[in-house]
Amino acid sequence: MPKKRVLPYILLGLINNQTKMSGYQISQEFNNEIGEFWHASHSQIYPELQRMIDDNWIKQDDETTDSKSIFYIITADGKSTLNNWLTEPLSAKDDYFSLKLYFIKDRNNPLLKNLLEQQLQMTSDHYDHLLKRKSLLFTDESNKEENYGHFLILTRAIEREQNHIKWLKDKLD
Amino acid sequence: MPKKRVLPYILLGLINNQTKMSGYQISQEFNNEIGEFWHASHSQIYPELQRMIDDNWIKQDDETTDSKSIFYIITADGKSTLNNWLTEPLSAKDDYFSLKLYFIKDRNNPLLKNLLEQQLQMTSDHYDHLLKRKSLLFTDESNKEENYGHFLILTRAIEREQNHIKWLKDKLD
DNA sequence: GAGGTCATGTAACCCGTTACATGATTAG
DNA sequence: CTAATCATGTAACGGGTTACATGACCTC
Repeated sequence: MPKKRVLPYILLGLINNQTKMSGYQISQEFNNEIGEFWHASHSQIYPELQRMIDDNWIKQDDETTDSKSIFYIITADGKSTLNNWLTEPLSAKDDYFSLKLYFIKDRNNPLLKNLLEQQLQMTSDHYDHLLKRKSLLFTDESNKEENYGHFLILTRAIEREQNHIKWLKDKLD
Repeated sequence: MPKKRVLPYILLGLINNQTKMSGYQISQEFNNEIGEFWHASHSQIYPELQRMIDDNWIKQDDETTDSKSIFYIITADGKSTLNNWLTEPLSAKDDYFSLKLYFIKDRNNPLLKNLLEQQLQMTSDHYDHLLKRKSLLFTDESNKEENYGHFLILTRAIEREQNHIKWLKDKLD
């Protein structure tokens, strides 16, 4: 099966977050926090918006046709499509945790806790895996000295996951 | 200018780390720690190895032609090519820090300190940027409540960078 | 009025993926 | 003996990038 496209969901999420957005605004958004986790250039965005119009996920905002920008708003179809995507379980590869989180506006949205718990599970599993790798590869000093770079990124990865777990647990309260 | 290819450097680095490697072994390597930061499928690896032979960066290891695998070893040209790449300054986009670190075997390689310092600089800058974003976007409680997901990933990003800085400073001793 | 940003669009290209293929060896 | 893994290779496809292009508006 071909890899699932995520760009449309991201555009849906962005438009939904801001109520209405133009293609240009969307492309600018990738310079902000969302840009930490995803990027799309304008040459992708404009054709994608057209396709989403065709699919009836978004529509042009008629109230602002005077402006030089074209604004889009999400439709009911679009809202449910976005929600379906947000509800899909996270997968270990292609990590959409932060991306999905970004599209949850309401603190009390049950999806929030759901996402945090899923991510905690995955991060914990990965953390355990890394610990096993470390004890497997770096038993004595010599292994460490002879592949110091490898040793460093492994210990770094472990600390990173540890810190992530701590954060996730903290936020789950 | 077209985006610079990194796959050949990664293959060089992997072969250099292990002295000699087969295409299959390389593809398996991406299941390990290096897979945290890069992936390549075998359909990329085999043609790339051929190109690297043509460029005289690697050569077939004649001593193990009996085996069913084809082993490659790095040439003098390849070593200097790899070293040139490792010496290139890091760029903020396409972050090759961990990747390059992985290819430094010797603890006393001066490149190590160099990389850590560069990364510390970049991470600190980014950290400052995120703090500014936070104070810009989330001045009062209401902003935070109305875009809670955004708030969460921003605070998460800040803590992540903070943790990274701590680690980098720690290792720089 | 010249240069920069706003704003949208199309076209060519490339990297990486999935799929297609083949043969040898190993394990149950 | 059949299925899985080892091992290498080619081909088609697609998503994302850079480059090409155009016009409006704004600022110095």
